[in-house]
Amino acid sequence: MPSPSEHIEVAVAAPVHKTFTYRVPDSGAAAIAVGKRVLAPFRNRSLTGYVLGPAAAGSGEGIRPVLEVLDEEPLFPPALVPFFRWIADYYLYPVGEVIKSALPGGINAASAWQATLTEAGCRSLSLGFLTASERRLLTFLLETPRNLRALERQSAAAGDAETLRSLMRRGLIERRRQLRSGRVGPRKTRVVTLAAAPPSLESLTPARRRIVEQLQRAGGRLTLGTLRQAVPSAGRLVKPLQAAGYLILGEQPVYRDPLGEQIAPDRPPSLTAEQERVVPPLTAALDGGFSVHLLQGVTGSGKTEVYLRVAAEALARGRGVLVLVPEIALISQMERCFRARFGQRVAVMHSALTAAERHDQWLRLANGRAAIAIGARSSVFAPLSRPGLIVVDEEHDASYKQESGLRYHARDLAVLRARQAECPVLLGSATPSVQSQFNAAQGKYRSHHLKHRVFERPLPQIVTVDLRRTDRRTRENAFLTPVLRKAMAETLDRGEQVLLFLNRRGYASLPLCSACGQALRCRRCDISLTLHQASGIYKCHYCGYSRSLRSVCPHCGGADIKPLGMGTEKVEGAVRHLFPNASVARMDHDTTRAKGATLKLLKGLRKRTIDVLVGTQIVAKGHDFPHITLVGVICADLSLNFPDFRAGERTFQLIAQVAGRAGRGEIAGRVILQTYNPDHFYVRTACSQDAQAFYAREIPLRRALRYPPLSKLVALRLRGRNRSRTAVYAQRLGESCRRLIAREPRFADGITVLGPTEAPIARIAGRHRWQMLLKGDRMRTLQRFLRLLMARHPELFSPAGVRVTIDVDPMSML
DNA sequence: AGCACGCCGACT
DNA sequence: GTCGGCGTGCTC
Repeated sequence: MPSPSEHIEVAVAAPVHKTFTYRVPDSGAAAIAVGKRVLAPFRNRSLTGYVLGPAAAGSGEGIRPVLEVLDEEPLFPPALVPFFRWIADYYLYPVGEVIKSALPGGINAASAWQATLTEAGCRSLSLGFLTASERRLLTFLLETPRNLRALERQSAAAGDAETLRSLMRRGLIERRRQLRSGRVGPRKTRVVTLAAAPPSLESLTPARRRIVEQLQRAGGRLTLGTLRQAVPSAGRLVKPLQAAGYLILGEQPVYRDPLGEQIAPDRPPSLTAEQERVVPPLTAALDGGFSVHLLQGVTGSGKTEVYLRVAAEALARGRGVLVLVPEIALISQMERCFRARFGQRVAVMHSALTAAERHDQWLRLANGRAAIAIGARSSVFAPLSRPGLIVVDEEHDASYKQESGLRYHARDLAVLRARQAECPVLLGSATPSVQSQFNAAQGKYRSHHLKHRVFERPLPQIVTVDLRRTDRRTRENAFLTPVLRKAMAETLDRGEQVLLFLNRRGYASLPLCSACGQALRCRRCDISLTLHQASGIYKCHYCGYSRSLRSVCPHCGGADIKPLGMGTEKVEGAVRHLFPNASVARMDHDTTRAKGATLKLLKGLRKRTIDVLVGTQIVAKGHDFPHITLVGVICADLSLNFPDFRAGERTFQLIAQVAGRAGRGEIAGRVILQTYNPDHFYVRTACSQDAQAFYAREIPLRRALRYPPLSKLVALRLRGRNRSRTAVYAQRLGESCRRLIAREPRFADGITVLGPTEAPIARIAGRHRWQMLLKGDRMRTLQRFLRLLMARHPELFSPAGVRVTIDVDPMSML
């Protein structure tokens, strides 16, 4: 590390595509280290900066010292610095912002302007000559300084921004920098340590003597809390004991355990023949540096046990393990497996933890108290210093793509991280992404297969119901066809569970006025509202706008609004109506939003207090529901017609996954698949869970249209309040791209510009949306081009009133 | 980002 | 005349 007053390279948490050199003040030299945050003076502000390392020699003039070192322990190991730099480079995102997105939320310090009353301001309050609004404002500030931003907003809203401005001009109010520290620090507990050579015990009172004895017995060090359990009066007595030289009081961070629950340790089960074949080469790979392994195992084939076996070997080699799982509910399932096997060495990270808990889990990994990190996509940044294995479960899952801010793909970053850490990465799925299958076909990834379910359980038998030919005479609840109803009745009679899948929530997705035929639309988005009967509102699924169930048609005033289109709520209602004795539950975004709701539903399934579960894609994801023997897919076609080249891939994955929820226990399962496209190959291959057959049909289509994985894409998106302005800037951006390509021959045949066009959903939350695509054979070329464009025309990326974002490897075209 | 500087059009 | 909106450049 840098010696006193040496220079360090710092990435500041601001959208600046550069790092900066700072001087280490003599006072902080000992404390500075890579991975710690510093408070860095930046123009006239102070920003959080992240120490990346010693600065390159000869870095210019005007170097200022950092003001403060903000952490006692580094937040990330030095090994992550190249990882962050690569990400910044690849996603064209400032390094400081990359690190900020990577760290658990709420720990960044920044400074803000405060409005404070000056001396003159105080005097004028008593002397007079003020208007009423001036007096009101000054009195408000007399209590305490206020955040200037908030104050400006308030006065602007009240229509007198002028008062504030005039008071500042006259020097009655002044703005000052106020350091606003991050919200979360590690919780500290008081620790009592026995002094090196305590005076003799003879003269002590019994209580004091017991304290010293307790400490001696504990090896000289206890938290005050523990000590209090043995000696209740310890709280009062430690101070005088410290004064007398017996002990030393200190502080130490404590780690909160987010899991109350005890999990019984398990013993590794014996492996199936297939697992026996798969595990050894993976274990061998642990000693062979970087490699990527695609574990393709049908649903229920025991991929998790493979992860556990290989993870155990990685741990035995003294390395850490990183496990990525698509979402919270699955994290707890994975976590249970890992905790049962590895106990306390597991750290979990996901959004349901409080900021403080997340921070603690982070630090447990950073300082090596935990060696296994399990979490959702952001855990790819977990501060393990030497991962020996990275697992990405359900690697095809769309939720690995972050769709705001730093738009990274956690699976791709996992592969990169493994490359840098020189360890294997294991991608598991029953329905691998086209991208990963392509890489396997190219020989970049090694393939491993699990074609059979554990305990020789058969794959579910699938019956397709052609919705084009269903009997329309039973119009009511027609989406539950007679075949499905019969199967449900049989299943429920046997006391088994049913899962119904429909990829749309709410009651009716198309509320239509029976008088004028217009749909109820959102005021702020170009989308129709969805009726949510349970909550008694029409709701917009994009911006949250809602209106009352009693609304009349805004076009003609008609009061009769027909609830056309279906959703999980409608299905739930129909099931309750048709099977009044069954206990029905619904699992979708609406019912799982509350903290702990998902776990409660899963518990209900496990304990069999739920007979029928109706749900959206959330139920399709990797859950292990042992008592479900019938899966009904209400309409397999909903995701098929999205304006997105991956619509088919998504449909295949959804259907194959949800079908895989059936028959995971001892009784064989079956699936009733209702569809308007029974012959479509996405539907057919999903039925047989045949990822290879799907891939063989899909890849020529991608090749013909030159879509990924046979090309690379970068999306440029624009959002703005003003419709025409957004359109104009989009056009301008498009023209500049084409002009620069024409002018620079090296880009001429490497890049195709598609668009700009208005986005399929042209307006969300009052923002008009445009997008364009850059397509090329090599991502490097696209990135080089964009960097040049940003350098030459920075104004294109920060036009007034319009937000431009760059999405490298976009996953959604909406 | 956030701030200063400089450039225009439109108001007291 | 100057106020405010917008483009431009810079931050160790």
